[in-house]
Amino acid sequence: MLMKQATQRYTALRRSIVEVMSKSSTPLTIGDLLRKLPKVPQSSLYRNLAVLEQAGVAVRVKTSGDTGRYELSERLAGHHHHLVCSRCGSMKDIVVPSSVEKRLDDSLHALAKSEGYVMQHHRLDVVGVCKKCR
Amino acid sequence: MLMKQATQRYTALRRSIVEVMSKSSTPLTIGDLLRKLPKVPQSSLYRNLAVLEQAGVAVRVKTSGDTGRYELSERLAGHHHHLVCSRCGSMKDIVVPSSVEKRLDDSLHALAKSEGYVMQHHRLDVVGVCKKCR
DNA sequence: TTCGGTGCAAAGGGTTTGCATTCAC
DNA sequence: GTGAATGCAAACCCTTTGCACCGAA
Repeated sequence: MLMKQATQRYTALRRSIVEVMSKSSTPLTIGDLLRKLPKVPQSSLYRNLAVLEQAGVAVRVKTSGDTGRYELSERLAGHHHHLVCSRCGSMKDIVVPSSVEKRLDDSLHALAKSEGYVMQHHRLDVVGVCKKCR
Repeated sequence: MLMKQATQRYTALRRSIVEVMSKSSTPLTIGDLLRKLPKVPQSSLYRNLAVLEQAGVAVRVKTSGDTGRYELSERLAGHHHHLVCSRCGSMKDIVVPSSVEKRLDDSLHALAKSEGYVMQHHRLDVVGVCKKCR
């Protein structure tokens, strides 16, 4: 599968990282991952996340300024976006109606082309205030 | 104006930071800013960017993992999004047709509400490959 | 005179790396 | 057996902070 073609090994640790991510409905911070994977040294976590990212298995989510967040790539988790609380920084996956997605995507493709870019994909974050923070 | 109501001074340095940002059609990295503002110590730049951000004048853009990027807030620069090159990381401002924006925004408002969030705004990045990187 | 702003240098904190050891193929 | 993976600790790098001095109201 994905790991094979990247000439990397799918070790027990990598397997467990993927498993933890697949059970979460939100991108996880390094802290979250360390908490859910006791006894894993930070360096191993970072290194393996980098490997998983290169292999196209995981993605680093850029929305939170402070610490890194990771989730499974869309190839594995499906296309989705994030709802982000501007107060506490918590995130939640959301799926936008495909009709809206399509129209947006068409529009963005054209825009990118007119600027001399070849579009690959889009990222969308919805920023708001969650229930707890109100 | 914005600085006044934040009980902060609109000093020469702050003025020049804002001026540099207003002349750019892309968010600027700390490095960019230091280059365009010679002799300004990093610490002063960082401190002033923080002040400008608090005052609602500038915004820290989250898309690049490595170093911070800043641009004028939408209140000053207008609503727009970013075209990002996945190879070199360069960014460019883009404006999406308002009809598409509206439909998207309506849809996102509803989605956020159904998840228990009060939506504030959305962020959208178009990721692709720029002319130079192809 | 007072309080914010500035500069320099040092401290912080998340992330990365060097190196010797262990493990998977 | 060989090259990748792992752990620990040290190094990195961007960013923040302490502190003394300067400047505007």
